Amino acid sequence: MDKFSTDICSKPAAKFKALGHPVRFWIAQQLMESEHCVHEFVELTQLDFSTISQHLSALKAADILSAEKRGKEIYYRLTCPCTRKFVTCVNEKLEKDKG
Amino acid sequence: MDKFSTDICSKPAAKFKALGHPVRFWIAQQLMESEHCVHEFVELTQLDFSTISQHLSALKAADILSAEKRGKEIYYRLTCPCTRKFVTCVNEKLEKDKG
DNA sequence: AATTCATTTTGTTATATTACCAAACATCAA
DNA sequence: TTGATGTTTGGTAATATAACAAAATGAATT
Repeated sequence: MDKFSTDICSKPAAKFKALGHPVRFWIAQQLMESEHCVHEFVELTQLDFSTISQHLSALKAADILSAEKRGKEIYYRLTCPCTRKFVTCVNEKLEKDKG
Repeated sequence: MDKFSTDICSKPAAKFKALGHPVRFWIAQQLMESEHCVHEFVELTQLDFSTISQHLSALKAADILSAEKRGKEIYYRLTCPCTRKFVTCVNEKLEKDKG
């Protein structure tokens, strides 16, 4: 057992925190299938552009997403496959517990 | 792409949120190796018993941990291996990005 | 160079959470 | 009963936070 250190644990915890909001979780989930751009998220959530943009920033800051500009639009994708695995697993577990 | 629904996304997001605090992340990490009981966490964090207990409750509510009483003590362990995998991956990535 | 489109940043507000401790309570074993 | 181990409740102060509107950025098209 390690002694607890805020310094050491804050960064990884921040990754989880980033995914700990319904909208941001949903965004990550959408990106499991394929990349998407901002206006798509806006349409499907009915939230303001700026709101979505901030959620995306939060996910980017936590290094969950990365962005790439192509043409006029900015495409977002998941940075790391482990996120996909964990999200999938969480979903499957919740699905199982339902029945 | 699915339309966003708060109902659907709140539960899985809550799992991430539970791990989105330095102390709770640290606890989960300690439990990757083996099970532990409350007073061990108290010693190593210098936090109050009640504080640790509440963090454990939060993790239990999110179904990240399960508890088992043996003798006088209550032992906590991780519910799902996928958590361990994701935590490990997050740690490795942060380690890599350092250098 | 000016305009347009897609997105980001800033400012603001209100709301909500939250982490934490202390003290009271619960449970179980010896 | 007493002692050890956890949990629950109550309270507070701090913090975060989500959200929108409006202004700003930046790239691409005209």
